[in-house]
Amino acid sequence: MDKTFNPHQHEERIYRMWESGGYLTPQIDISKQPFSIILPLPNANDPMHMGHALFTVQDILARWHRMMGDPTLWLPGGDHAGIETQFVFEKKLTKEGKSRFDFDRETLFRMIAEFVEQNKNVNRDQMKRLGFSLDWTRYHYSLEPEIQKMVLETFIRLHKDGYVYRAERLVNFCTKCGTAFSDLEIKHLERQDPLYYIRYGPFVLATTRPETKFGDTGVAFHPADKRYRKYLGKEIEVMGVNGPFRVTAVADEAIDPEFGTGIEKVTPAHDFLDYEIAKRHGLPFKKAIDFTGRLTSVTGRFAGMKVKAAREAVVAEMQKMNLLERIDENYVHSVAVCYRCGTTIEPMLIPQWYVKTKPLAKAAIDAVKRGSTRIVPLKRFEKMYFEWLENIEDWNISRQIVWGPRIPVWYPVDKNPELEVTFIDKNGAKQNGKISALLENTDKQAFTLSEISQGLQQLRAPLDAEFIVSNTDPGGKYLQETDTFDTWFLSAQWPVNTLKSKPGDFEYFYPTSVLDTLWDILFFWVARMMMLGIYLTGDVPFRTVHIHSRVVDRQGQKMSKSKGNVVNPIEMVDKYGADALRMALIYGAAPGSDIALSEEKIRGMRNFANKLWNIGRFISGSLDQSGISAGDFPFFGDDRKNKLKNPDDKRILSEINKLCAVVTRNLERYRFSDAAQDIYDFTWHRLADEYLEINKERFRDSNPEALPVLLHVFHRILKLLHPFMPFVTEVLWETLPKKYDKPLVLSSWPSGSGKPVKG
RNA sequence: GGGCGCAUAGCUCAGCUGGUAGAGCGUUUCGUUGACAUCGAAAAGGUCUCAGGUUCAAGUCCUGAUGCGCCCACCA
Repeated sequence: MDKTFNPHQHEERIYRMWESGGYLTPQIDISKQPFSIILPLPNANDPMHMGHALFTVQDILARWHRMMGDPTLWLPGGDHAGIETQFVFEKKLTKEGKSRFDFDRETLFRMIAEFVEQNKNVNRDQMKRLGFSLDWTRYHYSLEPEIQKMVLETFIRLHKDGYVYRAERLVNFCTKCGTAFSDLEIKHLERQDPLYYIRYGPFVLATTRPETKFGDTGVAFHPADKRYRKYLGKEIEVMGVNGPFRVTAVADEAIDPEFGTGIEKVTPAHDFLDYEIAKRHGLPFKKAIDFTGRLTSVTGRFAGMKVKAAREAVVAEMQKMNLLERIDENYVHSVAVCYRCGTTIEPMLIPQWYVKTKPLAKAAIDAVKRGSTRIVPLKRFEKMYFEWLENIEDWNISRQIVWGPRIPVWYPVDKNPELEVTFIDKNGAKQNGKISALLENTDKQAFTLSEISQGLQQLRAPLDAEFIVSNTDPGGKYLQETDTFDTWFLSAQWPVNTLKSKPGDFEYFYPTSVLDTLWDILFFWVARMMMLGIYLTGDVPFRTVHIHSRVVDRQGQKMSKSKGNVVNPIEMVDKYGADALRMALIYGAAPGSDIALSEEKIRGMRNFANKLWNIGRFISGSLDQSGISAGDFPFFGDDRKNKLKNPDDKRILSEINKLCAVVTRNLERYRFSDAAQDIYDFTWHRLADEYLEINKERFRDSNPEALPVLLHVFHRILKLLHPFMPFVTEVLWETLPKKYDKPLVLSSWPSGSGKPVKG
């Protein structure tokens, strides 16, 4: 044996041994209770970060249950990560001087698919390097045909059951990404912007967005505000930069009389509050901004200008016309921005597909209340969960991107003359217009439906458009919806769909045992998996949700590229080995609080792996000196069970038994850190520093009594430690003599209950 | 605006159902050619944020204050 443990000499070979031996693939056995975990599917193209390294928690659970004899499935997957991936791809296009608008959607999809193919296995290979005992024979990619088919079927079923509907509402729209987002996908930023006090008919009112004035259809004040009460219900004439226009005065509780002058201009098509007010008072909607973030034709000479430029132009014009009273330059407010690219969100009125969530949310709440699913370790996450689901709004599942499963809705062109399409014709020129006009055989130019369909970029159907829902091309004169599903709509069904893709799996492994994740996707993913899981199967997708902590640097700062404090897990594995990194992540991580990770800590755990290695080396050396051949090693427990004379031997045996029980108990309670610390302390300070030092000479005896005890204790430590540090323990296990010739990964768990331990 | 969490040794944190403070790293001193310097032995270092309260007894329970962090909602 080498003087130190060198991870790189062993890791790859050991992992291959586990994988090719089929040890990571469970044998379905109806007489046994299975244990199953679905891996939170990482972006298949993203290199691993520390968050992924924390999948160690799941590996500990999986390895522990496997050793306890439970048929154990840990199912891996990779996510196409719709918006993320398309965003990255578009950045690449930009560098090449192109944009998504240069391609029809099918071509664009194909290009992204090829792009993704190049590093599709990045994440997969890295997870193997960390030793994760995933069953790769059951790997699924979120865009594989089988999964996609099931996602479409879910949509069709939801539609049939009346859970899916189309509505034209104000949505969060990113004009750069060209897509709508759910509320969860936007960020709020504090920003200082000018607050303009403008003369507005008989009023002066404060606004940050004078350029939306063209979309105004009302003014609103608080019902109790005496200053404005006399105007209630009246039509007010307002002088604008394009001449006078009329708005209706309404009273609404939502108006804060303290803000500005206590009166607000109502722009229903471009502001969330105004949208609500307009709905309550029946004010009309008038669109002044289009999907590209430019002003529409209703703005006259400002049409085509981008929002920011338009604001400056409008303000300048207002100044000229003496419509601007003053500007408050110190106004600070929070602005919604795209979580992806940081562009200011433009509230936009578009028809979108929605899922009715109230009834689904109720079932998801009830399931946790009645204990069908348990959220550990902390009650506060349960509270967060309830609160979010209780206040949930209907879920907008349409995204205007191409990288994702396309919504299986088809619009008959004959019955929907108002369908607006953007497409690239056979000569490569971009065309846009109403379908009826484009298909018409006029003198100018006519297009065939198949040409439009092939070159299609985007289709916009009016809210009242006729459509059919079908997972196959209905044939004939139809155009398919160009919106794709929100990525989370797909991942919300992940446990069901992945298990259903192999016969027998769903019946055996569903509901899964544990879902382990970070709290930041509790709403995005966990709550939605609960909703769709229960809807699709009638049972919850997992029995326990375990929330693990976030990895931060040693100053407690969140790791981020901009701060430059990111620790790359693979670099650490290269440097110190997978075991060291894994142990460093688990050791000292209290449930629910952040995990402070530093290179020193990882180094410390590398030292521990080495300590362990050297205990093994000592045993091996003692064995040589004792002159016993490995073949007839007198294992403890074979015939000398109650014959021990030495009090040290007796004591260490009773202590290791106790340790087994304590570790098992801590694993049962998801107290991984405690379990790890107990093993660490015992191994280093009790076994090595005391027992082994004091009895050093006794292990070299040719008629040994102590050596079998030592080996027995060490075997147990290897087992207890294997879920945490799988590589070094497996190598030591294969190096030392043992009773049964089975790899450690399949050996039996020492529960410490006094039951006989085999293997 | 609503809600939540944290505050213990220089640093990162344990301390679960209340019984006179613990670990790792760091620091200091000493030791060690046969398991391991990726080591061993020892030492220094804490009015457990503050103020009240409950209790025979409080880092541990309760109330309040201060500081730091987070989540949700929202800002015309």
